[in-house]
Amino acid sequence: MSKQEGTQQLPGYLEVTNAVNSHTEEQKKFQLFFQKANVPATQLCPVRDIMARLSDKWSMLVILALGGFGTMRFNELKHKIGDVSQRMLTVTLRNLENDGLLTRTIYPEIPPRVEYALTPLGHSFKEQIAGFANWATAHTEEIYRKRFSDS
Amino acid sequence: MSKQEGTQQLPGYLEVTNAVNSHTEEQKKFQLFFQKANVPATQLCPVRDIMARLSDKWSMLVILALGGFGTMRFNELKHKIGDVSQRMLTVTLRNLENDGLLTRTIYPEIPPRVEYALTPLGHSFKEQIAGFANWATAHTEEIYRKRFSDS
DNA sequence: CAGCATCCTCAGGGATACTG
DNA sequence: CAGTATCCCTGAGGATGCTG
Repeated sequence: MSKQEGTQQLPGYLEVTNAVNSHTEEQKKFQLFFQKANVPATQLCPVRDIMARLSDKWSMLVILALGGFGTMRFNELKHKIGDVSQRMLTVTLRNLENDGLLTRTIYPEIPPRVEYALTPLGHSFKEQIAGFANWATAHTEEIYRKRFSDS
Repeated sequence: MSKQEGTQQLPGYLEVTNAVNSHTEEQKKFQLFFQKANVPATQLCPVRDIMARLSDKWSMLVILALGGFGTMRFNELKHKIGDVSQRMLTVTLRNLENDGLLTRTIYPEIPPRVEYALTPLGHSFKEQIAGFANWATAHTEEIYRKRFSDS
């Protein structure tokens, strides 16, 4: 609020947006993250992009399933994840494959057999989800209590 | 593939789904996560639920912005996050407030002033995003190379 | 078995206009 | 300033049927 060095005449209503001279190192870190994540949406943005991939309902389940039970076939996955449509499972698996998070191995037999397994990249991603799942379960009660106590 | 102790006659095409006797502790952990995350979608599920919250485009940006720049007013946020519609910013802020991730303070002045700030819960959530953003930036090249080298 | 193709629905989210 | 209220449109995603 008070005047700071390096801050020129402020236009009045517009605030210190040029303040790269942040308070703490902590904050600086997040300013950087913010900048990385805050792109015009026309270009590709790793953070938003990869976030979106992981974030989606089915990707997470697939990664956790393969992480917990190892290599699985298409229908095994489908049965494990009860309420996924076959279409979405296919789409999800293709995306994860394209990003190198899992491998798709086809055995030319009859009937056909296709096995899915996490790559090293997939395993490291799995750990991120674990961190997240831990946070979520740890704070579930706190969040839900707040959420459902509102008018 | 070879026979394991504790494994009864397999029905042939159906595989060892009853194998709660997992190989490693590592795997057990993820089997648990999977079970927690894999709910019929009719009930509420902390993991999916909170995942969805973080996952969405604007929540992440808002958290990062407030984390990096501290308390902000509505239009400050709006200008920081270039391409968010005013509607979605409102919705996002309300959701985050309802979950206790940020506070909304109204100053009864004219013109009105409303300030948003992270709660302790919000700050801890911010750290999760940081972990994620770190992972994403660290593996961006690897992922993009794979993704764009495909047919 | 492991999918692809098609159709169809509905909710996320943008644009615009109005208000305390 | 900080929203609310409407309208509208796109695309995520389910259901169904067909194939190598």
